[in-house]
Amino acid sequence: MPRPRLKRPFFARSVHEVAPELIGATLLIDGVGGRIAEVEAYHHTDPAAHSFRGPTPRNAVMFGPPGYAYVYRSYGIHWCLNFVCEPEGSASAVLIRAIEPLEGLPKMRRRRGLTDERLLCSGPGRLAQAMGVTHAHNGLALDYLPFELYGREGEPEIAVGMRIGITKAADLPWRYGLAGSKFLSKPFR
DNA sequence: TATGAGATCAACT
DNA sequence: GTTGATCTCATAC
Repeated sequence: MPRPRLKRPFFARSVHEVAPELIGATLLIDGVGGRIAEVEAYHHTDPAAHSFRGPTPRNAVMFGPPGYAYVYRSYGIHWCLNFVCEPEGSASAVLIRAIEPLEGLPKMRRRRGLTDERLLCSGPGRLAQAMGVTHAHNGLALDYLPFELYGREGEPEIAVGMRIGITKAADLPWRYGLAGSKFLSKPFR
């Protein structure tokens, strides 16, 4: 995979710039992962963002510098992986929602207890389970192991839509995906 | 295909 | 005590 590795300055921009550029990029954790197929942007002025109401022990990482992983527990059982960005210095992040599995398939299948490739990483909770993401990854830098992040090649066709699974500000079109990919958590309209 | 419950934790009212 | 950036399994059309 001879592509430029994404460094922390890549994330020192608005989520609205970073999120679409992450589509098609390659994410590996301990050598396991694939191509990012779907993300959502969460802006600190956005009522749906965890950081909207200010810092708490859980979301503290979001208020730190860009280029770090923010991992939180969702609905008590799932882990969700975010990349912290920096619009005006605070508390925005990109939620990684789906990945096209390319590396470490056996490991992902074992962790998920599934063989169907399409169900391995198509959703934030699934992806975290398949890639072994836990609270242990919260606050880790994205340009050091176990993370490996490589920029995309060319300009993939990006689909834009409304975000999923939220009630506040649900109409904002801040969901980005690889157009036509089979690995989306839900198709775009 | 479509809806519904359950799992289970942190933040909020 | 309720809700949520979710997923899976069960039961009902």
